[in-house]
Amino acid sequence: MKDIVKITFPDGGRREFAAPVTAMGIAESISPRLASEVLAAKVSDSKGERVQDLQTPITEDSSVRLLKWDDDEAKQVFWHTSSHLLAEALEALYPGIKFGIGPAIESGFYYDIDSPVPITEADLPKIEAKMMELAKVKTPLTRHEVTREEALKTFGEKGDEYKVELINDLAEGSTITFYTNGCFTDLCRGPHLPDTSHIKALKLTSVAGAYWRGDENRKMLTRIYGVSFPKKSMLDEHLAMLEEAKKRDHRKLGRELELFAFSQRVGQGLPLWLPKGAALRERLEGFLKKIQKAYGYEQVITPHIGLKELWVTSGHYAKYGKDSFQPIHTPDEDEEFLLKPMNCPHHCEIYRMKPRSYKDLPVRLAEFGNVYRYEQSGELHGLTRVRGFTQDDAHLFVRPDQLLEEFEKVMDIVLYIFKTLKFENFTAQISLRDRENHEKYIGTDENWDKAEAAIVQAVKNKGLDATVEYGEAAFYGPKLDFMVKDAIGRKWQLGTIQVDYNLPERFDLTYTGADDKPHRPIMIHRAPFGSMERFVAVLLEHTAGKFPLWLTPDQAVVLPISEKFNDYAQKVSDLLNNSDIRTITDLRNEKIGRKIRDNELKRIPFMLVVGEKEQADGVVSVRAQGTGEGAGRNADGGTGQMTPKEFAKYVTELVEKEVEPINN
RNA sequence: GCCGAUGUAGCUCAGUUGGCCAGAGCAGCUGAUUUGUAAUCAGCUGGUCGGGGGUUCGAAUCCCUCCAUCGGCUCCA
Repeated sequence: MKDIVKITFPDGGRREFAAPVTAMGIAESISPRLASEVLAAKVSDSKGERVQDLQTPITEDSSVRLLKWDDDEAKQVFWHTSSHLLAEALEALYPGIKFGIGPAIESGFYYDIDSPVPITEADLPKIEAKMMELAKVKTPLTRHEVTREEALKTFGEKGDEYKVELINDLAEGSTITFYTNGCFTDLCRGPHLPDTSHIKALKLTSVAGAYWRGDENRKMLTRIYGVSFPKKSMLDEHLAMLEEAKKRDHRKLGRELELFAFSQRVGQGLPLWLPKGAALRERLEGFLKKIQKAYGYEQVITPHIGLKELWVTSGHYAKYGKDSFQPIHTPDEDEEFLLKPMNCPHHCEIYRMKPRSYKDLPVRLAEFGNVYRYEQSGELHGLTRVRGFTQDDAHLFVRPDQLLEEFEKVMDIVLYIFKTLKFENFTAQISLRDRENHEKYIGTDENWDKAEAAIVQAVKNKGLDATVEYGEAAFYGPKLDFMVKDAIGRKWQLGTIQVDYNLPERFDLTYTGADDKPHRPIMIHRAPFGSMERFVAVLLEHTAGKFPLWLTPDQAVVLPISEKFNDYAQKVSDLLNNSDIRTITDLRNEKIGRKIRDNELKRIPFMLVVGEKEQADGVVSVRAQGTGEGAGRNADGGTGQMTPKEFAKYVTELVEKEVEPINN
């Protein structure tokens, strides 16, 4: 062992310490304040980079980054320790309780437990109090390595079959570590905070059922969710933020703004688009159609149902038939139709309508197709997860030599849409096959390899930052998905691009090559919005509080909130279209039969999109003037912050700008 | 589908351990008011208390069941 270790800091500075030194020791040597704030350390040495405990000795030359609350990795450590604190409290309160797993999550932590007595939300305050009591004691978390036998013995004697199962599943020869805080000892890889006193504020947010190891055939454990902070004020802020986010919930906004509704009588998960919502949707569809036209897509229209035979051919019947909506029978014997869960088979049939030459490809067929999927009742969620929805679907039939280029062009469309709508915080995910188990996928390994390689290459060429997930691919091909978060941080998949070698095979799609021989095209499925429903939902949550998106230039000059104001609205419209009035103040000074009262103005929400005007260069500009409730209700309804000028600019950009491929 | 919670007027909610014909604010309707940005005044309408069944002299309140919604899990073609 060396006597001296050289430590390199993120700023490039270097210092030497007597070995062994701990990260905490390093922090203390810099400043007491730092020592009190540091939560964990990121250490990089000959064994690689890792986040570790502050007390772990550093015995060789290393790069060290001291992690404080602002680092996401420190938050993860903080919340992981909080879950151990939760477990300690539970063990004290509920003797005989058994534990599953208790990790940190993106925003907080949870612990899965199997309790002898049921735990409900009513019990949470009691548990919180116990946790705070234990946290104040400043219990250290101590780490020790144990052998497999010791580990099994410990949890075997305790009767905790879940931990025993976890230990048995650990790879042979791997180091097994325990962490102990107070009377609670857990199988855990760490790292952890030095002690629990850093946890100054916490809230247990909910209890929920969760299957052991995520398997619905196994026992359902109770999951307790919570979140914790190093300062009380941070917890208050966090809770206030959640309250704010609730106001942007698309389900609330959809009702208040009369965009969409659900009816028990129609059925769950079947959205009804109201006039204003339909207007918004049409605007978005028009926007995409225009882009697609520029990219050489052709619109098609296909029916909502198809013969069972169609789905047998596509393979969907074998895969999903029994879990889907039941077939529709006609008076004709043995005739069965299925609601379409996707549009691809219909589009394949369109491709087959005539012989295709290699010169015809790529063929790009687009459709706003209504599809129906029997989602489990508990999974339905507002507009983001429904049973009947509209995909902004298209299928590209391409030659192998065109695959990469076409894939990249589809990426351009998706990125263009996100950019235009100011979706900045999206993430991209490449979904590939499960590395071990290839059985659940249809198609040959060779084709899969080619398709996966093409996606990875396209993402690389576009310089897109994407994560790779194994086992997340669709059963018929790998895909690239784009996810955006909703108001409270739940991730939703929007755009998707999927490569498919399978359907062309099943439908025996061909084109004649330059060699005068038949060849198999490759199919690309893509939906940049994903579905109109989910996209509108996320768009609403993103834009609420900023501007009145649902008001479109050609929809009306004024949208009255009730019939009562139609008359005024019309007069205002006429006046604005035939005069130089540009501002609300101008308007107030005008006579419209009689002077418009403020109360009336206020009741005409988000009014005065003045109309479209075609300029000399052919660009249509939108003149707009915002007022009414939207301007004053940001504290409550969360609508109407953008100034009229900004709004006009926004709408113009959105709907009228020439579509160009973007480069990035 | 599973675990837990919820369901009272268009919306947000109040209804104490079961007890008078079920309440409020906002919205709506009628009338008055003509006023420079969080809400002008008065009056009125509106609910088989999610549906069904049961217990009881009596149920919005207790029990059963179905439906829907919310938070998760699983699933997401």
